[in-house]
Amino acid sequence: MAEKRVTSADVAREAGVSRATVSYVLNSTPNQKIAASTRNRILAAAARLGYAPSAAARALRTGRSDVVLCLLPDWPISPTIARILEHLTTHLAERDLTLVTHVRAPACRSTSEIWKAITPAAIIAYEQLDDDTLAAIRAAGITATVVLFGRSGGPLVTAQERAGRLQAEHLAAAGHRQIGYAYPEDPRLRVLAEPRLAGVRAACAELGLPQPDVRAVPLDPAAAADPVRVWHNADYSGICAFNDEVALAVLAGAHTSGLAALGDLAVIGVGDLAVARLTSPALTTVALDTAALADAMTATVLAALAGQPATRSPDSARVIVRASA
Amino acid sequence: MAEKRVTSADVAREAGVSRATVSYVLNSTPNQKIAASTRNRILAAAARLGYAPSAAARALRTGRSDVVLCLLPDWPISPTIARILEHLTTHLAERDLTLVTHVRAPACRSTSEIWKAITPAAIIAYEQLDDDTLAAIRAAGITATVVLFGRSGGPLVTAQERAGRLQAEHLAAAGHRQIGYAYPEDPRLRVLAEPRLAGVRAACAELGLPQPDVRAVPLDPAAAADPVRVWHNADYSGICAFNDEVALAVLAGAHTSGLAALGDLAVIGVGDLAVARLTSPALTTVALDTAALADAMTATVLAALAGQPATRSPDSARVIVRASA
DNA sequence: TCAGGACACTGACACGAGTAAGTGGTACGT
DNA sequence: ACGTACCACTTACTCGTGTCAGTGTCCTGA
Repeated sequence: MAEKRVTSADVAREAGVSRATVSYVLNSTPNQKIAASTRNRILAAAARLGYAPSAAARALRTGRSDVVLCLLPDWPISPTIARILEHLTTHLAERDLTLVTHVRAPACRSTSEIWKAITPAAIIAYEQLDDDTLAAIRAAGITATVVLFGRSGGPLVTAQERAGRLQAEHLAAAGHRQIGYAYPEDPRLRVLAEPRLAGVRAACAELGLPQPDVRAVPLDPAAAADPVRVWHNADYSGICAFNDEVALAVLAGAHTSGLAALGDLAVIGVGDLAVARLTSPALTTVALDTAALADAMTATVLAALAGQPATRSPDSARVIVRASA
Repeated sequence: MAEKRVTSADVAREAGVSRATVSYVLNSTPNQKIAASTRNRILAAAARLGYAPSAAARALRTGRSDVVLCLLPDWPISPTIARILEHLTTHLAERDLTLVTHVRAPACRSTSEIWKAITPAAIIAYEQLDDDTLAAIRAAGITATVVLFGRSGGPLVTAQERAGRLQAEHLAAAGHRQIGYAYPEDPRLRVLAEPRLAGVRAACAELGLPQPDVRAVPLDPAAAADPVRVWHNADYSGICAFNDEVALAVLAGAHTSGLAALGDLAVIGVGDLAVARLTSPALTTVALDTAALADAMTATVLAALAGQPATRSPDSARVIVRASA
């Protein structure tokens, strides 16, 4: 009653040829001459039967699957990252690669070695991997490993730096000379926060401004008031926030402290959440071009799969000016 | 130079037994008696060699992989959904199942039949599938298919209804008798919006209130002003919003219209975004217990894998009272 | 007329694991 | 002493695919 899966043998029987010929036609193997008539016969038979090759058998035979494994840390996943992953999935799907995202469980050994079971074509890791695991991965025959935020940079790092630069440049152009940096409290966001802060630092240095005053800002109106008061008392009038949420925390802290006047504090975020245009004051922010970033990641992964040179990341970020700065 | 993958044959050679014995031990096959000494010898050898079974070979042999395929629509993925997927991934990983999320490309036939290639153990679909594809899936031997928002309900539907009920009940308890519903503009969110609205409707009926006035509210301060004015003029004082973003749009529209006084309009959202406590006024909202929902989804998937009965969803939602309502 | 290719295709093996069926040895009951 | 039963394992086949090494046929050139 349960009909069996359609295999290439079924297609071969239907078309009256051998299984090998079917394989050659469907994979368009180079250096194999197949008559146009039989080719069409095979393609027609495959279509009629609704044949789809078994990923498992193919992976077993070739030793490499068409899966790209993306190892995510246990961050809170921002909408920006979610959208990047979405784009990445479709871009890779166009190349017949399927993206598998897997959040690293805190201390689970079995899932941390999931790549052993999947044998993916490539691995995308957010954070730097230990040298041991890197060696083990290479030994398993997986040549393509892309680290997004590693020691030697990565395809997303320069975009983060660029975002930080744009924040500082925008505040400087508005006349602010003492700039504060609102750092996230969650320690897991460090890998993302550091390159953004580095961008702010670089811009300050180039513009002849003093280095930014860095303070952690909790996502709580009352607790956020403390760092805001310190900034206000020391005449820091422009605040670059790690992201839009932290930026809104700064505004909330200012509100709690009673310094609601806009002239008192200019705040600029990163990410352009849907919510950013809806708050009062509406949030000035730096929008990252998620499509372009996903493109860059796709290119890097494909490059890693083919040769070795990593294409450089696009500086695709722009300031969206609203009321808060 | 590239060391080969460690296979069960290597483990067998190392332990001085046959490959079958290794398989029996590592899978702890029932009705197979293996001496404790050889069992330990095999386990030790496997650990020493760092053996991990090949998912591809296992999938090929058993005809079913340990992958659970989650077909997402091309929605904007909310943080709530992202967190649910995160939990789901770890929960399934504890059962040695790996979750693969795949966003459905708009009109790409090849990726829409991705399940043919993956041969997953189970499929989680957000929206209802056509009968044809459902039949094809069943014919391919995939018995477990869970539809989250389908005709016959699903493990997440009652939680959405519950959220809507809580919204309406909270507003009613605060004395509002004419309730408006702020519907999302994005048509793709319908599947989510309908059950929430149904909950609001049910609560209104039970409380003896008139049915809610439903209006789409765009995520733009200026455009959102129109529906808000209509509500205000018709004495609708309490607004249930589809989610926190729409709720903030309502507040922004009110702000644009000049009716900023809190007594004029009570708004309650769904989702408890991190941002909800940071806005002014802080947003009253219904928080969904993502962990419990993920638990319910896991239970449903495991039930579908084993027998057929679907466990009912927990009504895990609660109102978080802040300033906006 | 026949060697020698090019052409178009086929046969057979391997990938790594699960598992039904079989095998040799020991213990036990009568 | 012999059949039976059980234990602890092994042998051998299978899943569906890619691909190397052939194999038969027709065409061409000398």
